[in-house]
Formats: sequence, C-alpha cells, structure tokens
Amino acid sequence: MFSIGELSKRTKVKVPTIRYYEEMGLLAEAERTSGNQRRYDKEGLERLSFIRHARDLGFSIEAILSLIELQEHPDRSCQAATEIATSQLTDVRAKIKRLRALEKELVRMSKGCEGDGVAEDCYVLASLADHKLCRREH
Amino acid sequence: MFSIGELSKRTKVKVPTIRYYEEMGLLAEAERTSGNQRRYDKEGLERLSFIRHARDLGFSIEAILSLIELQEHPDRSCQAATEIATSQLTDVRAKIKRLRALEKELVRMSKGCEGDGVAEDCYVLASLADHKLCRREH
DNA sequence: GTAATGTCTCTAGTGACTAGAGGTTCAAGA
DNA sequence: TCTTGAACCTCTAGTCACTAGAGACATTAC
Repeated sequence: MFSIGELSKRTKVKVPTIRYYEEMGLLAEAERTSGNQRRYDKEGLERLSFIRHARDLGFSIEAILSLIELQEHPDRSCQAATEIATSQLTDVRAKIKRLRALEKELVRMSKGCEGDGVAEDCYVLASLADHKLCRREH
Repeated sequence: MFSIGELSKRTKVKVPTIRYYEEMGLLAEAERTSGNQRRYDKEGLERLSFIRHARDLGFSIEAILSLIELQEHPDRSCQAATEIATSQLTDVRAKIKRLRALEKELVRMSKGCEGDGVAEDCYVLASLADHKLCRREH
C-alpha cells in the first residue's frame, strides 16, 4: 500500500489530478488510513496507468469512463471499445488536416514578411486584416 | 451603422462572442443607441474580421491583443508581429507531430481488434492497459 | 398598437485540470 | 518520546475561449 504521492511518482500523474480523477469516477474511491489519507495498491496503479495512457492518446474523460465500464465487464462485446478508438482516430485525423492548412498559411504569412519593416507594411498584419490574401481556406 | 446581430451575420462570429471580445478589450467599446444597444460601422466590421481570422489561425486572445496594439501604431517595427506568427507556426508544427504519433498508435490499436470479440480479449483495451504494447512513444 | 424578434446585463457552465489557503497526518531523526 | 518538516486533507477559485439561460428592455414590421 502506498500514498498518493508515491502513486503520483510512479504514474507521472500529478497529485491533484489523481484526486480529480477520483472525483470524476475514473478511479474507485481509495482506501484511507485512520488519519484519512488515501492508500493505493497494485490495482489502483494499473487503473491509473490505463487512464493516463488513454488521456495521452487524447481520449476524453467521458470516453475513458466508457472504456473502464467495459473493462469491468469482460464478457461484453468489445465493439464499443473499437468504436471509441475509431472515433478518436477520426477526430485526430480531422485535427491534423486542419493544422496542416494552418501551417501552410502561417508559413506563407511569415515568409511574406522579413520582420524588418514597420507595422504599416507588415505582411503578417495585412494577411490577418484581409482574408482574401489567403491562398486557401482554413 | 448596424446592430450586433447584423455584425454577427456578416462576420460569422456569434453575438455573445462579440460581446466577449469587447469585454476582453479586443474590440473597442461600441457606440450605443438611446436604448443602449450596440451599433457598429465599417471599422468595427474590419476589426472583428481581423480578430476572427486570427482566431481561425489559432492565435490566442493575448496574441491578438498584441497584434492589434501593433496595428494601431503603424510606425512601430513589425518584428513583434512576425515573432508572434512564427511562434504560432512552431506551436502548430508541434501539435501536428504529436497528432501524427497518436494517429499511428490508434491505427495500430484499431487494426489489432475487429470489434467482434468480447472485452476480455479486446486489443484496444489491452493496449490501453499496457503501454509496453505500444510501438512508439506518444 | 401590438406582436415578434432582437438586444441588454448578469450569472453560471464547459473540459481537464491547476493553484492556493488553512488545517491535519505521517515518517524520520534527535 | 518528541519534534520538525514534508506530505496530505478539503474546499474554493482560477484557467481559456467561449456558450447557455434568465429576466428585462428595445426595435421593427405590420
């Protein structure tokens, strides 16, 4: 059994974040010492690692709740889990696409201006003021 | 002179968002009718278009405040504007990189599981439970 | 004149934390 | 055993960029 600080060190999840996850129902309520401090065991560690991993991959707390629910009923179909992962993938791909468009536009803006003139002639500012100067939608 | 609703229609920025921008100091306080409703002119429209465009490109409100400050002093060096744009570009590129890694991992996870088994054998869940199954860092 | 639509301010909520205050508990050393 | 200091507790409020809703007032079209 170890403390919340120890759990934090092992999982690299900050202490307040662990408490927050407990409050959100991602982590079961921890056992307590007689002095009311949380104590964790291997199971708690595994659960938190799972959560941290999923968060790192961009899953929302809500999605993780569903995944945990599923984990706790190993007899259920895993279709839901696959759907959640696929939807996350779709999300990620949409974000990449959008960021690529932004990247191109920002490159164009930055290249247009050396940063050595005055604001009046700045291509960055001009581009922002007039969307028509953009080459593509973003 | 037109109303906030009209401005909203023309810029595609929602009415409460316009009021929010005013509160944040991005937009000058609008003139008012005798009945206390906001009225805008061409200048307000241009300013809001600028803001919207910058937000679309992912600039933070704070960054936009700096850009506007610069716009209002056309004699100043535009170095700051170029720096803001470049830093934004760096940000965007970092995000893309990270999302690409996530994409790969999610593809691998989804491919590993057909979604036709039970949760106990689900590769998605197994991957989340054990980071060691991952091919790369993310 | 009336009815419908638009606008006003204000407060509170979103997601996923993070920071801080003020108090209690624990573990290690003397 | 006592003391010190780090770690822990709960609670509230703040972050960012909005968004939603209540209840009241203004404007516009007929």
